Amino acid sequence: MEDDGYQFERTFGWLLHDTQRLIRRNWERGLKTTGIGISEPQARVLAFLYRQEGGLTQTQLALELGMEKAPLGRLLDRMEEGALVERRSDPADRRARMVFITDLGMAHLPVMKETTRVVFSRAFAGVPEAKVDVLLDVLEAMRANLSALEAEPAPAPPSHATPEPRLTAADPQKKSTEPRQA
Amino acid sequence: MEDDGYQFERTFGWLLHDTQRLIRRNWERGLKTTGIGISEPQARVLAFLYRQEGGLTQTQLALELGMEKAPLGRLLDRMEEGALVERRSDPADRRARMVFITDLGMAHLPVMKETTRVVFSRAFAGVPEAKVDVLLDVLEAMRANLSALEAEPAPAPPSHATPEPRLTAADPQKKSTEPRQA
DNA sequence: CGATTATAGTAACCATGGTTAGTATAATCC
DNA sequence: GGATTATACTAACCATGGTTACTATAATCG
Repeated sequence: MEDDGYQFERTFGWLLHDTQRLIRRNWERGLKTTGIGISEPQARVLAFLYRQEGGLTQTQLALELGMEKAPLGRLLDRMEEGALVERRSDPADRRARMVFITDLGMAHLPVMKETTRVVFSRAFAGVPEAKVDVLLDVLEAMRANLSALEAEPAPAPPSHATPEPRLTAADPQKKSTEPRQA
Repeated sequence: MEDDGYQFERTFGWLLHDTQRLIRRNWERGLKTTGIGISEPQARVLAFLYRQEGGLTQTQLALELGMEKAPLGRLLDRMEEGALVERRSDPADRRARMVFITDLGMAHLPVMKETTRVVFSRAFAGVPEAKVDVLLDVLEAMRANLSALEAEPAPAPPSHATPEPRLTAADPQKKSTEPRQA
């Protein structure tokens, strides 16, 4: 209701943007004090691979992490240089390169986890637990809604004709009528 | 309590990260259908300058937007190429370059705002308004907490000795020592 | 006044994420 | 079996954001 001017700072996702950036900065700074130089995206890869046990192809990993294959490949390049992960050819498919976490990468996980705990405990200082639960719920709903929209119709009309928001909520059953335009 | 493994996907800010990225993608895609090619960061600059009326120096703008001067300078380079903003030397200080929004930049604001409205209305589909309010409250509290921490002590101890989170901003009453570590 | 310090901005480097195009290999169709 | 299509990955480009170093100018100190 505060459309006095074009004051969409609050809704615009800048709050999300800022919070995410601050979390990342605090986390990476905290981890660095422990002598480990791992970025947040790299940490995500490690955390995912840890629970995988078998190694995945880059395409699978990219899917799981919700990112494109190309950026992931470069991320893995850097991580492989740091001996955090290891890539081995798949004997069954010579195109594929299976990704595994190394012992070194594994060794960093406890410290990473502790850093995460501390950063979030500080970020949520003064916030009742119930509200934190709501935060996570809403973010998950948003993620579901937006993901479902990704392959869908035009997100915004030119200037009028406001389509009502669909109450998708959590229904991954999409039909993808538009094959992503170039 | 599923801390069986190092499953800190949920707390780790990946939810924030994903949601923010999805919002941005949807917003930019929606805006593109209207024929306007403006990125989210550029939109933020425009929205801010719109309400400024007088123009600011890049340093002031960087401060307001919470980013470094160098990235902002490059952002403004691109925006100036697109005639969205204009830089004029400050007669009073030959080091400074005041930034102004152009008429073209101004003309894009209504469409940007409408796109924002649509994207968020879709993102929040099925989410009660009360929960959205909580989301914004918590994010703002997090931002305040983390900002206050930016110039502060070591965010994370090596591996033990867990310092209690300081009850910095927002609500000093709350104790919330263990804000859920899903 | 002149020397030092502070400030405004840029340049150059890095990491991240996106896109598009290309290469190698696999799968499939005829 | 051979040609076509699909897949796994890489390369190369762009935008964003961070850092450090540098230049130009202003402010301040002695």
